[in-house]
Amino acid sequence: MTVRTRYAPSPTGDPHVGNIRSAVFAWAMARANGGQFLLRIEDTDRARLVPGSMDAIFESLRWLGIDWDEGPDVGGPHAPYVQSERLHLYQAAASELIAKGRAYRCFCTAERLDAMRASQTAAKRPPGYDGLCRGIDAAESESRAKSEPFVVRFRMKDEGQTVLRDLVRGEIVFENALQDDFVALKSDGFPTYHLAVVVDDHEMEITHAIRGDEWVSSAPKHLQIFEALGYEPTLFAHLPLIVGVDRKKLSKRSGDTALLDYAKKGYLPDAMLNFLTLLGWSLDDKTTIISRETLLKSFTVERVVPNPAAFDLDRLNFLNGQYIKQLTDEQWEAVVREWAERDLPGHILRPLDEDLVRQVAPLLRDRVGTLSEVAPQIEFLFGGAAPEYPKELLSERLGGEHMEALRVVDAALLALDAVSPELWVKERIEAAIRGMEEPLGMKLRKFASVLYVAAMGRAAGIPLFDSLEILGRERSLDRLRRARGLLE
RNA sequence: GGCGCGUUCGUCUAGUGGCCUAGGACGCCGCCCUUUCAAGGCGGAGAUCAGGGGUUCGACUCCCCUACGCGCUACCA
Repeated sequence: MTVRTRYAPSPTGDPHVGNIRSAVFAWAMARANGGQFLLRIEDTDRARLVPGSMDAIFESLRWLGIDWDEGPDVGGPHAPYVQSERLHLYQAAASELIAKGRAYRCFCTAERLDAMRASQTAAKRPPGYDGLCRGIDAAESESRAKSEPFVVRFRMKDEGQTVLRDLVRGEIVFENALQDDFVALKSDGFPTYHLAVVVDDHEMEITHAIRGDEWVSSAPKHLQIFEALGYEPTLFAHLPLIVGVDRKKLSKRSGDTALLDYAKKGYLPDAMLNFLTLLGWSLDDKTTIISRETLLKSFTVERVVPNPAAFDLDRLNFLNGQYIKQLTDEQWEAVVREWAERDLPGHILRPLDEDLVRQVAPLLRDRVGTLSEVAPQIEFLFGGAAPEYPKELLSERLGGEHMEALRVVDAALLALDAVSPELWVKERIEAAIRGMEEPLGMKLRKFASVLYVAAMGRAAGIPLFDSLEILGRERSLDRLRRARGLLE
C-alpha cells in the first residue's frame, strides 16, 4: 500500500506554525515511505474566507522546502483539490446517507437551536441536538425540502462504542450514546468539515490522516461516516498542539504565530524546519540538529510524542545560528548581500559595493542570530556619511572621562597616520594600535571601545582591525577626526 | 457541566520493568580564550520522573484514584 498523506488547510489567513508543523509531519511521513503528499484546500466555510490565503499557504510550504505531488496548482488524478469545486461529491454522499437512513434533513431554525442550547445549558444538561427532526418520515421530508431550508444531519449510533486506534495515542474509546447528531451538509449546500474530510480522504486515497489534536473528539464522527458510506477508514495520527512557553495556546501575545513572520525576521528555512521537526518528534536521544535528508528518511509517527510542545524561541535562535555556520562561504555571502540590500537605509546606493560585502561577510557569521541583524552591524561601512552617535558613547567605557577618550583618539590619529596607504592592512593596523598601549599607559582592552565607537558608531560589532581595514585609511582617519571634534 | 487528551530538569526531549544514584540539547551560572560583541573550549547548578495508592523480588516505565493543564462540546475548521 502506498502511503498517501495530505495537508488540508482552510484558507482563513496566514498559516500558523502549529498548522505547518502538521504539514511537515504529514510530508515527512509520505516521503519516508516513498509515498505521495498532497495539498487540499478546505474552503467550505464561505464566511471565514480570507483573500490571498491560498498564496500564503503556497508560499509558506515553499519557503520551508515542502513539495507536494498533487494540489490545486499542480493538479493530479483527483482534481480538483479545492473543496468548493467538489460540492457535487459531498451532496451525493449526503443523499446516499439519507437513503441509507444514516442521515436526515433537519428543518430546525437557528433560533430554535439557540433556544434549545440555552435551556440545556440553563438546566446544566450537556448541549446537543435533541433529535426533533430525526423522526420525520421520508415523504414529509421530501415535500418540506421543496419549500423550507434544511441541513442534513448525520445520525450517530445510539448504542455501543466507537473506537479510534490512533497511531500516536493508542486506543481511544467513545460512547456512542454521548455523541450527538451533527450537521454534515449545511443549508447553503456546502459540507461541514466532517463530511468533506471523509469523502475527500476516501476519494483521494489518503492512507493516513495526520492532523492536530483538536480533532480527536470529532474522530468518532468521521469513523461513523466512513462506515456508513462503506469506506475503509484512513489511519489516524493526532499530533500534539504547539503551545507558547506560558503553556497557553500559541497567540500573538506569545510571539508571532504565522510561519512567514519568521521568514521576515531572518530565520533560515532549514533552521525552522529543524525546529518544527523536533517539536513533538525525536529521532533518538541525542539528535538536535537534523538534516532535511535524515528527516525524510527516518520519520515515523510512532516516535511522535503525545504531549503538547512549547514554542521556545531560544532554541530556534540557537538552531538558526547553527545553520548559518553550516552554509558555505558563497551561500553566506549571498545571504548577507540579500539582507543588506533589503534592510540598509534607502539612501545607500544599490547595488551595494560587492567588495565590501565580500570582505565583511565572514566577520558577520558568528555575530548574527537572525538575518535581520545583518544590516545594523554593517551599515557603518556603506554610504558616504559617518555614523551618528552621541558623544558620551566615546567615553562610556572609560568611566565617562572625556579627556581620556580624547587622549586615545589623538594617539590613534598619530599611530594610524603613520601607516602608509599601501600598507593599510589588518596586521599593520593592529601593530599600530597595539603600539599605543605604552604611551597611553592603558591596555588595548581598556581603550578599544573608543575606537570602536569612532569607527562604527557603536561599541560592539565586528572586530576593530578588520573594520578599519575595510573602511580604508582615509575614512578611518576622517572618523577619528570627527570623534576628536566631538570631544573637544 | 459532559466527553477526551496530556503531565520526566525553566524549555525540547531520551527512557517501553532491572542498563537510571534519569541521558542529550537549548537556556542559565562560572572559568578559559579574547581588540568590543559574539563564537568556541571546559565545568556547574538544574527533574524525589504531577501527587497518592496498588501490581511486582524490582516501576519513570503496568493498573486505579486525585490534582492541574489543554482540546472539543457551531449550519468554524
